[in-house]
Amino acid sequence: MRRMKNEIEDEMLPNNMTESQLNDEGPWTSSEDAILVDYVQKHGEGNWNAVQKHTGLLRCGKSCRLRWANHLRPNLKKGTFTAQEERLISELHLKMGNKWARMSAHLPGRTDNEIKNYWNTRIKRRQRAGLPLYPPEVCSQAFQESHQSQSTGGVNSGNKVRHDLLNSYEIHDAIIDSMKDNQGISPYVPEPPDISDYNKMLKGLDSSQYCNFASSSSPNHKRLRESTMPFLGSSGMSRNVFYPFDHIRVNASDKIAQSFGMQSPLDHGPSLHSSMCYSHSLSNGNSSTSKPTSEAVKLELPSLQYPEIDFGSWGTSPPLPLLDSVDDFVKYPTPISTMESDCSSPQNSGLLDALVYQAKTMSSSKKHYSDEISNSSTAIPGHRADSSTLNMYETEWEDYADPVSPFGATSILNECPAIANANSLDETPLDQTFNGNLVKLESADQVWTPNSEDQSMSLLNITWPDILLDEDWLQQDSDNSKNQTIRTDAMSTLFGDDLATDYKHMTDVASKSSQVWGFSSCARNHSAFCLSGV
DNA sequence: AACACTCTCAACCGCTCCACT
DNA sequence: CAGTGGAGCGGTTGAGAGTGT
Repeated sequence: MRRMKNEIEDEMLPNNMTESQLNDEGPWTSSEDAILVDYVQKHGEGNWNAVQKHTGLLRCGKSCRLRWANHLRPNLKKGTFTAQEERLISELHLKMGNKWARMSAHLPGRTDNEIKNYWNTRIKRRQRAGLPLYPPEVCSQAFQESHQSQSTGGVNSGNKVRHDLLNSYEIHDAIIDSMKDNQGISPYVPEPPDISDYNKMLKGLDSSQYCNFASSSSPNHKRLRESTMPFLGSSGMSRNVFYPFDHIRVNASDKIAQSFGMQSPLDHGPSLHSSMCYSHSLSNGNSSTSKPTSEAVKLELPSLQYPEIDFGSWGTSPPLPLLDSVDDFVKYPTPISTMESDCSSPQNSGLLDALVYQAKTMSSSKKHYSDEISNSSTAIPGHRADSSTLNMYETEWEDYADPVSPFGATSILNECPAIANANSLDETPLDQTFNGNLVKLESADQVWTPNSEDQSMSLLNITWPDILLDEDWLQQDSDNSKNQTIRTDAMSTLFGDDLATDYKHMTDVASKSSQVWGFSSCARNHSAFCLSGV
């Protein structure tokens, strides 16, 4: 279309003027194209800033490079993407995230811009349709590849834990990229508090205020670039640095959200539910939240959002009643407008909103599904035999899950049995060492795997120094300073002093709160969820 | 036919990385 | 080692086309 317009413009040009004199920006004319092509044929690609000097084109080097790369270079493939290409893009996006240039290297003749545009429009389409992004076969393949890379390393030692994680860096990198990317994916980019606020919040957890912090408001509403975020940003950390820190920085910043698990032990249902929602939301990177203002929202989905994949509903899952669409959701007039400022990470922020929203949903629908449960005395099809409270909530979750909802998607229990299993009160003992400290490792065979689908998920339930999260440990005498020191040292070794300190504080709080179960389960679930790459 | 809305995509913008000095 | 400029990348924008009412 633009080309047609350009051609018309060419014809209308005054005879004594060249297009290059008329256009210093905007659409390229065919004459400009010809000049550029001629230049490249003579001088080759590169040195784009010299184009203007040599040809008189009033285009900057950037513009020339872009024009050449996207439209003029030979062997460019135009037209709609083939099914093969679409699948490849899905696979690549699953692995790489929004690395369009890298993806284009795998698609001869396709430009990064083209792929990007395609993906973005596809996202919007699928979001509107309430469908998952990735075909199940693509996801399964990713799972298998991830598992293979993990299984080659072994899980028998702490060092190997690191080694495994590094081995599977590629795919985990995609997760991180996605999580980073998804800071822009969430309906808005949450505002992380500064560290002092964050510490205040942590301290606040020491008291009963923990349940109120969500409504407190931080005066520092700063929108920071990721690189400036103390927990999400680089913090001097390269992406290529020890990978788990990327998760930990999420975990650490999610301590607030963990407080959602620190509710009354008598209220396990919502706790479970919250923690699941929490983990899911985070791992999606699809931090869900409702922006209180009417600002335009930006929606995007991450790569590797395994939990969002509804294996049985690719292309078929209809929009669900509560969250008909993301658009609807983000317009949801949440009353928790100040929460975002208190969250320590974008992911976290989205999580909190999501949890509160979920709580509201749960509250409002409690009667509904309790009626449902009481009415359905028979087992729910497709649910596990030992249908428990957990399953009750699972059912509820499924009822309200939307594959593309900011909360996440279809039942997290269906999609991630590792998480479901992690909710089990059957805890594994401390049995491994990690950097000289006790480490409790979750092995894949401890994961509930009722069917093949779930097996593929459970395989990803890789190791993690659960000593950092283990409730047994937390439940130990909080006065046992030696144990705490070891723990903090382990944290410090792994993640740095700041996080270790935060961790210690949280464990102190947890110990004092007598609500350890919810906390540690939540934390455990999240860590397992994140580290398993699901 | 007119209008509103959505979709597509080319182009731009801001940023980071890297090589060079 | 710091500064600088070029190249490349990812996100965003805006115009035109398409579609629905």
